[in-house]
Amino acid sequence: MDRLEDLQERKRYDPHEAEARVWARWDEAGIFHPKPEGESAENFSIAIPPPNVTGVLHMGHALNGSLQDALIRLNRMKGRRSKWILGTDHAGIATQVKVEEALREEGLTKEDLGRDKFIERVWEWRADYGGRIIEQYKRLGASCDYEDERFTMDPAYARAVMEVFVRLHEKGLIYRDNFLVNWDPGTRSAISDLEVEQRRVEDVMYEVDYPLASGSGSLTVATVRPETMLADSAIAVNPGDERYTRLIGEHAILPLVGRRLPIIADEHVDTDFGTGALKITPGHDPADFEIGRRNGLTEHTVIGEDGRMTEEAGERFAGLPVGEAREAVVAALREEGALSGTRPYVHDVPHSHRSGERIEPLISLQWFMDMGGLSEPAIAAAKDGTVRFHPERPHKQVYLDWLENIRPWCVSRQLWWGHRIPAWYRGDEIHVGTEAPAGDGWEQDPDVLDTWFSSGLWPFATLGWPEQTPELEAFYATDVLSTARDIIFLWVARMVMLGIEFTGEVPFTDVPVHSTIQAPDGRRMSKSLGTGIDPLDEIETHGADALRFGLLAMASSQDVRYSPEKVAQGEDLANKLWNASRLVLLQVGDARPEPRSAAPEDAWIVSRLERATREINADYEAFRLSRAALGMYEAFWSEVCDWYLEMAKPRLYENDPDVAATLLWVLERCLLLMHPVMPFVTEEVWSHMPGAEGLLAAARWPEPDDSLLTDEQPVQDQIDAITALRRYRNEVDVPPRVVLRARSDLGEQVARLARFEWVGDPGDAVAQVAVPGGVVEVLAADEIDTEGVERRREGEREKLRAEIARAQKKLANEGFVAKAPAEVVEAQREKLARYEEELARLGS
RNA sequence: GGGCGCGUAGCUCAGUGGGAGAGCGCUCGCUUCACACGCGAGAGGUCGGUGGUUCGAAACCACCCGCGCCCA
Repeated sequence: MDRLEDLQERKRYDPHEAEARVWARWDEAGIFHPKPEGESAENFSIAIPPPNVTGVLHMGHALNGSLQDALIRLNRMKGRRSKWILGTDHAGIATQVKVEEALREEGLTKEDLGRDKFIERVWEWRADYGGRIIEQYKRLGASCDYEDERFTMDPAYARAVMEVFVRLHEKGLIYRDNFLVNWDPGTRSAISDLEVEQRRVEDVMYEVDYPLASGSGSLTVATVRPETMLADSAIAVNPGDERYTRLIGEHAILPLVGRRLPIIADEHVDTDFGTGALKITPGHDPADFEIGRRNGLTEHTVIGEDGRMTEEAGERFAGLPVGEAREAVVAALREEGALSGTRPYVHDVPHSHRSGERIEPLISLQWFMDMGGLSEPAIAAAKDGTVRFHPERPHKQVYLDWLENIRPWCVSRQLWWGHRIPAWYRGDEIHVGTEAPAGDGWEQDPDVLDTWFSSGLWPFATLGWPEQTPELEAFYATDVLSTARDIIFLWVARMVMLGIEFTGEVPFTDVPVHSTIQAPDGRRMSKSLGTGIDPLDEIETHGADALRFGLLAMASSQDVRYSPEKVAQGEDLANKLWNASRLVLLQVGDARPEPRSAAPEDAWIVSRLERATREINADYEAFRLSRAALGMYEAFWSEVCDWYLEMAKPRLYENDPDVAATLLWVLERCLLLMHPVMPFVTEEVWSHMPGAEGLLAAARWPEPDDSLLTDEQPVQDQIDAITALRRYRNEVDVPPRVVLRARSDLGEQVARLARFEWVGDPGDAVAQVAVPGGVVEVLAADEIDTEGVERRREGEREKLRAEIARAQKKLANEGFVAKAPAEVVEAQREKLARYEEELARLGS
């Protein structure tokens, strides 16, 4: 038979060969594309956090993909219509930068092409390269709905984005304003707070004397940005700072410029910072901007969007890049004798996450989204458990803290690639709407929306919203959003806010937050550091199942270092499963799986696997996927392979029908349990089962069945006896080929696996080996190293005495006997009795 | 400055109140008819430190030391 010959030949599992074939079968079956059939608890959906269309699969994707796929496959096997919503986001800045780079090689700029032609080029680029990451998810085995792929720039998706913008504008939650933004000189665009990262920088703190207008002395201020003093509007001191109270209401003269600056009082001034007198530059510093708006100060702007000094900086400095302007200002201050001191100063400075350049805070006319009103339902949803984080601590609190201190979101970007803001201007008129206004002379806003604005709609815009599509009815709200910690604000919080606002429902109920995988040396995994490990390389060399198992096994809740050993463990597991399956399938003929109890070990393994199934269920329900993966490993390797297969072999080779049926049931149960984590090898084995039909991916996950549970102790005692006897053999240096003789009533199973032979009369017992419920008396044999015997005997006694002493001490403690639960005390008593008996039998 | 997390075997990590665990590595023995990506046995840990709560603490509390992250 083909099926069996194939098994016979393949002594090692080759993932590379099998995975392509298995994928093709899944693809052909179309089981990853569920038809929407109305709203029902039988629907299960996950929206993938959309990868960046320019991206390639990295370890974070691979881990999150493995997690989501395990959940999707589990639920699909539980019979639910399971949809994993797939797609990419348009990654405004990243994509635009890539295409601009390509243009530069042709000696062109985007301005040379013009906006429309440039956008065409971006779409072409996307057609050529945008599908890469999707193909990579397939290599991982991710069972996404590939027939229904979404892109945030799809026309339908874009309509949803416009709709949201317009509705929020109508509610007054989106508005246009002059406001201090994070200006990224690298990309020449405003960016949001969340795209800014703090970096430690060694700077210089300058102390500058500002003469008082009254002529009676001067005030010294400290600053790391002397070039911004040209835009100073005031000097602020803390109202409680006695050094300066008499000066409040006076004026100082701005050096180099000569402007009169009011000396004002503001609670936010830190009396310990610098000299306690703070120069206030509302146009170029976020804290100063706040103080300026509170006190009605003038907002001067001396730095432009090009990163150079403006006309307002004065002709001496205008046109200089900021860095040079700083040196020029310091030189000028020195000439004037206004510089009273400098010292090194290390501090955190905002940088663009996009370009890496230092953020230039600038006042700019931008579109903002007021998040305050939207945040309240999102806060309530987490507080009342409508949205649950796993693990809850600390992520729930991080989410709440951010939402409770939320600030307006700058949503406009000075880019060409993205959703163009649906606002039109004609003179002083502004029109916001999904369509251009009628009439001539209207110009659409040139800016586009932050990419995250559109990804915030992902869980419902992918399903067709605002249309009431069958997909939306069936699969929204989604069930799970799986993500890394650093994306809680960018995605989770915004999706919850926008989901509630536009659908009246939270977009998902469970948010598993997974580890960040670091490089094996503990550094960040990053391409630029050279610390990245490419998941595709790992799949190529070890197999997708191995990588999936490894990632799930290593990823508990905290951040972890990438562990190649865990991937190797997964690879070994796949091979072990393949070979255990060969042993069973080559021997059982056309038997059908059925859990029988013809022998004690049959009932034992059935019960063990039933218990393992329950534990794995509980782990999945609590989103402890690491434990689920390791639990399945343990059940299969340490119980099925190490014990049951060995116990079952004699009957298997005798073609015993009971053991054949039970073995098939055991194998089937293992395949089911392992499939969500290791889909390829399990599917491959499944296809070799006798009478195999259909796909394992579409098979049913086992329901709990109490009738399978039995008392496991008798077989556990056998196992403990075998282990004790093997230990004895090793300690007295008896090689495996020698069968030792001994007197015992432990039965043939124990004798065979421990390589002993039971005889009636002990004759000259050379040793006693303590086993559960008795002692095995071993006969003398030439191979027994007598020195080892004595060493072993004494070691054994030593251990027993220690355990006895320990139990006696506990039981002698009145507090323990009086206060500990009765069963705990009883267990101690039993333990003491057992060990005392064993010690007695060994002869003290 | 505020907040959070981590410190358990040589390495990477599980273990949320009752006899210290896994994988890898190491030692010894096995080509035993599924698998040497294997089988059997073993060595290895003052559970960061100090104090407290408790009959009982790796686990709970306080403080300290060390490492890391987030927010301002």
